[in-house]
Amino acid sequence: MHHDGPNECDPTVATIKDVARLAGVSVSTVSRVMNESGYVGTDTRVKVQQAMVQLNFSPNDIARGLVSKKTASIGLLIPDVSNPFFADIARGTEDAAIAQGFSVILCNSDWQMDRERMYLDILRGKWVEGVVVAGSRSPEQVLLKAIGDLPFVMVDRRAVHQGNSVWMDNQRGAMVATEHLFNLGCRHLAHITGPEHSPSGQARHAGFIQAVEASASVLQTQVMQGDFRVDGGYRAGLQLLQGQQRPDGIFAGNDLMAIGVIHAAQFLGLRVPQDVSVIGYDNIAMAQYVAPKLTTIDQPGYEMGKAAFEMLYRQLQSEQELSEDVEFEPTLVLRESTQNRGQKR
Amino acid sequence: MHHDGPNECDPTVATIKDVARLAGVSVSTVSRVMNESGYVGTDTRVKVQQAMVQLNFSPNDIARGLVSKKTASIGLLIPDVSNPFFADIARGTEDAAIAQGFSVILCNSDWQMDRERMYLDILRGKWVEGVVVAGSRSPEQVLLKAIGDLPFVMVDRRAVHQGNSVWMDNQRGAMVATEHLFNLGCRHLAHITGPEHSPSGQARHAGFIQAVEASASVLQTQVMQGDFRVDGGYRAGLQLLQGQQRPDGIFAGNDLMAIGVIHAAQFLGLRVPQDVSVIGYDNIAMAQYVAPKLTTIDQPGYEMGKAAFEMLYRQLQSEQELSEDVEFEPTLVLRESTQNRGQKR
DNA sequence: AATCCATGTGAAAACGTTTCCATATTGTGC
DNA sequence: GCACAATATGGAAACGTTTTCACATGGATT
Repeated sequence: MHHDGPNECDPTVATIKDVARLAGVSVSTVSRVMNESGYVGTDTRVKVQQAMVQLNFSPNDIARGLVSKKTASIGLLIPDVSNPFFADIARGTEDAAIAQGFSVILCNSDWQMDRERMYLDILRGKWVEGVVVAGSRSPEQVLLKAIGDLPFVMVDRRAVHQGNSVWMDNQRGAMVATEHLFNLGCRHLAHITGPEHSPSGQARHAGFIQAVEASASVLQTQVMQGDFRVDGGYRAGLQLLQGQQRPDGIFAGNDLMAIGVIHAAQFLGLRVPQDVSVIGYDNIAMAQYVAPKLTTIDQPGYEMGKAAFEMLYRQLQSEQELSEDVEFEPTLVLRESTQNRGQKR
Repeated sequence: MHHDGPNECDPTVATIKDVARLAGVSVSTVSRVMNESGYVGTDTRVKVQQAMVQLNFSPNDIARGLVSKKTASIGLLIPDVSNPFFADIARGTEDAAIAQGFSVILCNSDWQMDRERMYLDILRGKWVEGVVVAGSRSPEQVLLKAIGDLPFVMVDRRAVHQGNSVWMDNQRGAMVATEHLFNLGCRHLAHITGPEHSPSGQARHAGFIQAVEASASVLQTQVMQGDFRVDGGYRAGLQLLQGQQRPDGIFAGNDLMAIGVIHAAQFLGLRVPQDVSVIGYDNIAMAQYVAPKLTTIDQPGYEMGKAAFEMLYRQLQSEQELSEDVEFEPTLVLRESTQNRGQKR
């Protein structure tokens, strides 16, 4: 039933040894042909290549990885792919990775430190060559400790530790958003923050404060805690818009919350942007399809993910931590949810 | 400078040999205490465990995989993570996978057969234990050939090949959608299809036809080609709503196109749902935040991804292809974009 | 007292590659 | 004709595990 060596009908996969046997050469030679390294005679090369085709041989990356210590794979540690922003990052990272022959292992931490740690341990065990970590809210020291000696790049997070990060200046973006509201003539400004411990949320909050303090005219401001989700925005919006000091401009910490605010306004019979201007942050795809279309600050997730891998890759090549940062510019995306104060139609 | 064996300050990772040396036992023994297999004396076990802790040892999964041929990882082959439906599938798959200690390698094919093939080859090289393939539009034979002997589960696709698939009856779902429109009193029905070669798109189209033919009263129907994206829905909607036979009920092949249709209607000054009812398919998160909120057919991406991994896992355990299918029920989600014909407010 | 089984341990072979080293076989310049 | 490089090939060690086998030791069963 069974022949001696593997043949076309053999269910087990062909190894380099099988190829060597069939071609009548040594494994070293086959290896050389595969990797185009060292000297190989033309006729031998042909023989080997034929044997490889005939056996439908493809090298075992596991065995390769064992000796070379290179696995051509990285880990991608994000809070949640079903969040569109992180999905974009994932897509950008994966596209850049595959362009260099790297695979990416997807890890969803749900913002939990212990899950981050668990994933990092698993990734280390799998000998990924590096990790890109996005959107973590863990204390920096703890996170760095969990990362250990793995080469890494951080996305959307950086304050203390310089280098190895792809980010945008959330504080400046928040200032742009706030100034936009101000320039529109809004004088009662409100901000809805992200969840506690969110670095980007904190930076946006700080930007709001800074912009407000820099403005010449005296403004009335309110700040409410949100959670980066539609619901939190809705609840905060309800409170804000029902208070005695109804704001005429609301800067929501992200688009999801801005959408929540708009719903709250509509629920209360208020018109956006005529009665309140609302601006978000992130520019998720949904932003252009809600009514009114959302004015927001663009955060290019895809590009950030792409840049992150490319930076990690450079780091792997140069065999050293390159204290390098890639920064993206926050840009205002003007749509329908904000409008000049005077202007009533 | 360097000591003989690795110690706390050694940058290289500790191997099982180092542990063995430190504990004064053989590697076999260390392996046994790690895997809790075979006999190990109590005192030896303690010694070894201490050594492991001291060296901060963690086993090399690559080496393990080489001998065991188990890598505890699977491939996830989807068209595009930035599509919310596939992001949900990804999340469901990953959650189920990590629950069993499996990692998932993310692959975005953009619906291109050659990319699918490339990824499949890479995954095979990495010795993933199986793949879950979602949303492929490739011809079945070609796809199965590319998958080869990898254990697999298909999501959202199944017609010919029975078994190994997680899906929902798109045809039935489409019938539910169409009948909903009919029951609302719509008599001029239109359908916007997905792109060519999309199995789910074709099934939905078939369901529309079937529902229409089953209905007693004579209906006027139109079908337009779409692309599953907002833009395609917008363009198709524009044509439909400007034609001399303006439909009073439109079933868009998915939610994104339904949103496009609504925009087209609004652009033309038509009211949804008063002038046209619009129903989508998928129930993406965005559906509840657009205005009017979208009536649609729910397709539980997260659960489908979860079911897919669980099925794959069962298959891996039983070491055989289990001709088993998991089917999800399409359910109507009633919101604001459809309304009874007579009813004008 | 001999046998057997349960327990504990180590040596060594595998797993499928890469890579270093050794050995041929050429060709080239003197 | 000889030294020496360039070319071509094979043998074997290494990578870090698991697993099989062999060998002890000790107590319990005949």
